[in-house]
Amino acid sequence: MPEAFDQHIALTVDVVIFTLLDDELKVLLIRRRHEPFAGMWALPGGFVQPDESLEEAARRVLYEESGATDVYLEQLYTFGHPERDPRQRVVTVAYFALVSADRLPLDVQSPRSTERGWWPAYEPPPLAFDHADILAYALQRLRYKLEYTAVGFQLLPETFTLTELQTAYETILREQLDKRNFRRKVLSAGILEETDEFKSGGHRPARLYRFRREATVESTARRLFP
Amino acid sequence: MPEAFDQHIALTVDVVIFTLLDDELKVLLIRRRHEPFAGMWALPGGFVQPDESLEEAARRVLYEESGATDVYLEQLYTFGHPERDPRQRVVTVAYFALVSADRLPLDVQSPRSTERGWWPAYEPPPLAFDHADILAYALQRLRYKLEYTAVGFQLLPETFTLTELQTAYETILREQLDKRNFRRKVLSAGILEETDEFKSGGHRPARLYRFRREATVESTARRLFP
DNA sequence: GCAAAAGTGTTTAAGATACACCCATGT
DNA sequence: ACATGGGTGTATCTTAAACACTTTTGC
Repeated sequence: MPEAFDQHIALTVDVVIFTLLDDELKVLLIRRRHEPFAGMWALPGGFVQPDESLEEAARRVLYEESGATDVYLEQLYTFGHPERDPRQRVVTVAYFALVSADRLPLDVQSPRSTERGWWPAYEPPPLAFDHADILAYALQRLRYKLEYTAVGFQLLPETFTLTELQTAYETILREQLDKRNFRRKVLSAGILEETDEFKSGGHRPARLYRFRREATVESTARRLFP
Repeated sequence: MPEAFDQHIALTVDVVIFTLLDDELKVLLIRRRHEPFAGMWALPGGFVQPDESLEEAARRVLYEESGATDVYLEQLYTFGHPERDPRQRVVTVAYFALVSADRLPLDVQSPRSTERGWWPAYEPPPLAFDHADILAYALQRLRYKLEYTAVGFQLLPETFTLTELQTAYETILREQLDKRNFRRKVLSAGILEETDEFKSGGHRPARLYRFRREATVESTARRLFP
């Protein structure tokens, strides 16, 4: 890192906030009030303040826009094409967050205003800046992580049934999974613990499970080489 | 992304440049001439210029410091702790590069000066700033990628023997691999093509192989869930 | 002819996949 | 009693892992 003065590049964070609502994977979008791209939808974001770390900035934006705290948040990628903002050079560090719907304030779950809303993550409206690229990348990363880690629990409430968990996976991966294989695999992975409670709405009550926090299941990707 | 002016955060790129020399995984380090950390070793880096993308900045640093072009380069992570540079707020986008030794100019392969050198990646000297964290993270990512992609070829010359390839993997992963299993797996993956040439130095000549560029082998990680 | 690295198959174990019926409850 | 989602086991196939000897060349 040579010595020189910086060249006045602005630095922001943008946060792709995912949740499950109505059996669909949703992403939180904010309508832009100012040019450029006024009236278009965009990812929540903000400038990094001088005294906060990048993750602190992302958590701040996450809280300001969704009200959620203590949720899963991961740095995604840094986007820095010189023309990505027509006004000035802006480099953005993108994060993605997974929030279970029950941790969202009610007015965020179903926003009344037309200035903010949960959009189907796979069918977003046209987005400002390069936010469509950022969202596409976040979706790819989410699918990828889902396949080899236990991160899917972050989108469910504290306790959940196995069917709810499976449905969450199916929703995000957009494919059907076999019930018996799913249950066997998720149970033998040792990342869940039974509770004594059952969820009884409608028909046969289903056992509720809880994610075991101590289980670090980064799992075992299949090696390409021996 | 709300409207506001940026707060004068400097933006740099740092590049972790790996190569294989003397059957060891090496990383290129530069000795710092100025405070802070004058005299200590650091990763090559530089400020992002107003008109260049992040990757262009990384390739520029890569070329300036190693002379290498057209090599594997991937964005690693963005480090932005407020105190990581004692002078001012500096956020750095870290990249890592894989360079085969034969693509390095001779004076870079064996630098005469004491201002620059190839250090064992797993036993680096004390590093300036948070560069030890960056290097550790790059090593982790390299090992990880090696296990499920074909990226290891990037560290070898245009053609190579299977033993050379296996040795490269063993060097980076720091574990022994079974010769028969390794060969079967790498050959059945369809990412290599035979050449008609043999490498004959010493004993029985070994067939030379070439990486098939068209083979996109991001491979098939084993799913945690069905 | 011998030292040194190249090259080659098989057996066993583990894990993935495909598949169909009974159970407990609310109405 | 029936409709609905909850819950369970097995057989087969694919893939990973362990393992030792023959071949070809240079000296």
